[in-house]
Amino acid sequence: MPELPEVEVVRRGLERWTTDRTIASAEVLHPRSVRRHAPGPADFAGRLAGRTVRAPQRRGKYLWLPLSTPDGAAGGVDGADGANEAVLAHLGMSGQLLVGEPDREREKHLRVRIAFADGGRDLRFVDQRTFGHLMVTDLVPDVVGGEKGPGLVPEPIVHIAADPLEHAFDAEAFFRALRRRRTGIKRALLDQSLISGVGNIYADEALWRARLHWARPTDTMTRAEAARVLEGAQEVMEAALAVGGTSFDSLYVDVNGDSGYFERSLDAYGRRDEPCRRCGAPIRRDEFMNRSSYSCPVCQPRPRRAR
DNA sequence: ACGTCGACCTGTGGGC
DNA sequence: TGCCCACAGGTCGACG
Repeated sequence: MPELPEVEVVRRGLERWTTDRTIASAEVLHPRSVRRHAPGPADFAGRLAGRTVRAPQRRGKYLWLPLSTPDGAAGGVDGADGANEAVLAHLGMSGQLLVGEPDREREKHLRVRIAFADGGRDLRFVDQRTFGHLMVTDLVPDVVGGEKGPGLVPEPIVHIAADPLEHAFDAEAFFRALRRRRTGIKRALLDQSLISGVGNIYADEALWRARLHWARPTDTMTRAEAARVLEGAQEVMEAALAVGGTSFDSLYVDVNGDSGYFERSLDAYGRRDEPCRRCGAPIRRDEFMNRSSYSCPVCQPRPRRAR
């Protein structure tokens, strides 16, 4: 499941169910799901066996499980238990990480299964469209978050910006980056190297809250406008998180397979022709970046100069 | 440094 | 019932 709140719901579930458990074996049922693990599926499975999973971390839409140092290996960069490798996961459009009794039926789109040495609940990566992926990768010092960041991040995501719910997020740096870009605000919000975790739903929701049109050029935005967008994003994602995220169908679920119910609280996304909750005007739908954008034609007037 | 487009996949729902 | 189309929460690389 896609955006930050849904991924954080999954992270919390993993924190409860897999932390400090030792992997017995991993089984890759579809090679495409580990396509970004360059050494291949056998190497992926081989690296997991015998490793202990530490507390899951997240940045934007990525989450990762740090791994204990393999038996017989030298300690990692931060000492005794290493944690210099991790399983990195991105759920893509339809990925799920599910925890449950090992003898339950296999899901139709089960791609990777991880069994634990204690014989308890297993961890399954289920992904209908296979846009998501898992890989084992090195952890490297975080250049984005600095002192306030998570310390170590998976190497493949060093280019991913901090997300607006982490302490390391620098609002002033975000504002300066916006002013340097010659693009529209929604494009900027969806650019994970500028701000991470925001996808199509929460971009529309943040802009509705900020009363800004998606094509508003960023190079003339004021500090106050940027702050409104940022606060909009933070507030809407916190609110979604509090009720388990947004799910339109059973594709977006937590590790136990339960859906969140933020859908009913959406103000813009998916509300074409329904009345704006602020002014009553019918919400419009535009095509933008080969996808849909929803906004209020009155509260969010199109700028004269649009991007 | 930008934007656009297609590719990567499977499934659902609507119109005919 | 089938068939075809539009659409779906994301990211990446090629090409201007």
